[in-house]
Amino acid sequence: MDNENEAVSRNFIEQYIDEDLKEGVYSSVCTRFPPEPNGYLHIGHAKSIILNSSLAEEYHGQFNLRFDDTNPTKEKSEFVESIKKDIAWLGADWKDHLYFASDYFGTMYEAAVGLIKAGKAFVCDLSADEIREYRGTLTEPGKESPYRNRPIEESLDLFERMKNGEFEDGSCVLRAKIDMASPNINMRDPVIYRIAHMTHQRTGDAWCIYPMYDFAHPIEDAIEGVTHSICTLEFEDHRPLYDWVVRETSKFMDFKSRPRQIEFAKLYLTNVVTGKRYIKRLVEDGTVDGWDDPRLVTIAALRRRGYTPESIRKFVELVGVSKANSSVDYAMLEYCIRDDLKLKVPRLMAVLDPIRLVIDNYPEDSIEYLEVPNNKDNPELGSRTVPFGKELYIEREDFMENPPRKYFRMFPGNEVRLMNAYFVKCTSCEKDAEGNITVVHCTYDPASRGGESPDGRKVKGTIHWVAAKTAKSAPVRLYENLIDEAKGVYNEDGTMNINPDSLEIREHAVMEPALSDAAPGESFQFVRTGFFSADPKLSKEGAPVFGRIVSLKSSFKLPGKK
RNA sequence: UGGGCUAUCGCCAAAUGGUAAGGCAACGGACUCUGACUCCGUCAUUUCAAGGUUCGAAUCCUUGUAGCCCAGCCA
Repeated sequence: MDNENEAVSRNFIEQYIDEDLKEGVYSSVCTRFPPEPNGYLHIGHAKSIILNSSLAEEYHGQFNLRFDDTNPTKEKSEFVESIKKDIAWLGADWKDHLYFASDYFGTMYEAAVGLIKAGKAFVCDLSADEIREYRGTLTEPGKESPYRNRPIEESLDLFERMKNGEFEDGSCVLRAKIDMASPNINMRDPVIYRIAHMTHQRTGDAWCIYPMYDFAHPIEDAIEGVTHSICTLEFEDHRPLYDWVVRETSKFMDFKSRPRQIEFAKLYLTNVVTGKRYIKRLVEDGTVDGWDDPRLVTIAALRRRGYTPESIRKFVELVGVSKANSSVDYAMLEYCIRDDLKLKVPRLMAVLDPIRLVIDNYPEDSIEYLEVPNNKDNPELGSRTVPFGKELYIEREDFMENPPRKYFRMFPGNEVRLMNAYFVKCTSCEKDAEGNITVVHCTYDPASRGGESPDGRKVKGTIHWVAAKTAKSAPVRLYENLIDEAKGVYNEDGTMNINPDSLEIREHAVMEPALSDAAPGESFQFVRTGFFSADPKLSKEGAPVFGRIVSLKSSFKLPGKK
């Protein structure tokens, strides 16, 4: 059953876990994904979610979803729902292990008191500026706070009064007593509790002091019995502090586990804005329509655009896990969705940039119906009926009056196949005053119905088409990467370096009737133009609007086309 | 310039002292009722650099170089 996996090497995190299990450090595995509810999840989070949840699955362990809501000034409950939705959509199952850091405020307070009693923490009256000065610099050690050695009883009293709301924001903090001379700045008596008179979205006004990440996180993990706390590289320097908090508080607290932190490299995509901060800015300044603007790489955007959870899981799997900072080529993501959809969805005909094709020898007014397979590589998808007539639309780029070498679509004198229909021979074209092609003329071979000629003659090209009389018209949106990062995300004047072609709308696209009852979110392959899905947000009224998920690869580039 | 981390093909990424996997991209070719898909083939005598140890080094040692992270009462 696991034959396939036998050849696959284990990533470094799995190796750590294997060792821990072997050495009996832990008897089972528990991982967690701990988002702060301050925005939408993006593709980078997907890596962490899938990594954590699949590790739990692999080791028959537990996967927790925990909202790290320890800073009420930045968080909103509206993000909680979107985050849950996105994680569930990705297929990560937290079962009944949904937690909130804010539920542990009592325990954290207790742990803080314990630390003070143990002489490992103290209330500091220095201002934020003073604390910064006392902290020293990267190259110089810091100096100790004058409050560092105040009596334990005094700190205990002060801390309780902090909790009781007797002090204003910023007037004092609780600090861990570690080492002001440590070369690791995180160990220089870090602040572990601050005062914030602010209504918390879950605990209301019950608290006016809130724990800092470095103190809260290890305790949250320990309370839940997390064994492997997997986070990103920037927390590497925090690990000694994480370990310190676990060690010191475990002396008097009864935690489920002594968790360990393991760091891995974040996912970056080439030419794309990842990073909540940047995405947030694009949303807030109106550059995009919202968190789910399909040009973004938020989970919501990818879903709306038609990416499947399977494709994203596949992507994360292909990308791998390591500690090297890297930027994955966007082509890898595109490959994953193409690969996932190609056998899953019907292949239908739509013409994005139509011109008329008239079959001069085809009977006037007659419409015939052709039975065609939905996906010839996957018969399970069945077949459908497509109307055909004298007047059709074909893609503007499928006709050239003066074709370059190796062009084997339509040009005067050439015979091609109308997909699933007939062989047609191009005879002439009409142009308007400016010389633009308006109509292409051809004749058909009635014997080639269905797309094969009885005399066995071959054609080099097959083009897609839509019968004009029954054609449905629906706008089509072509999305591209939002940012051209060739010059960096920001220009010198601080504006975003947006790709001007990131959204192109083809208002006059026409398609076969089958597409008119596309359900929102339903995906299709449009022959030769790519994978599209009916945009759930724009399809509600009347005709659906299709957005391109990803284009197909094309090895013939028209000369002069960008 | 203090500390931490990283460096293997254009892009990800294996290899755990035994003679450089795999995927994406690219490029050939075959096939084709989508110039797609599929299939076949090509793509690192060399692992940031220079020395050293060893029968043998991407892996160990030395010295460099480059990149990322850290001086929030953010996470």
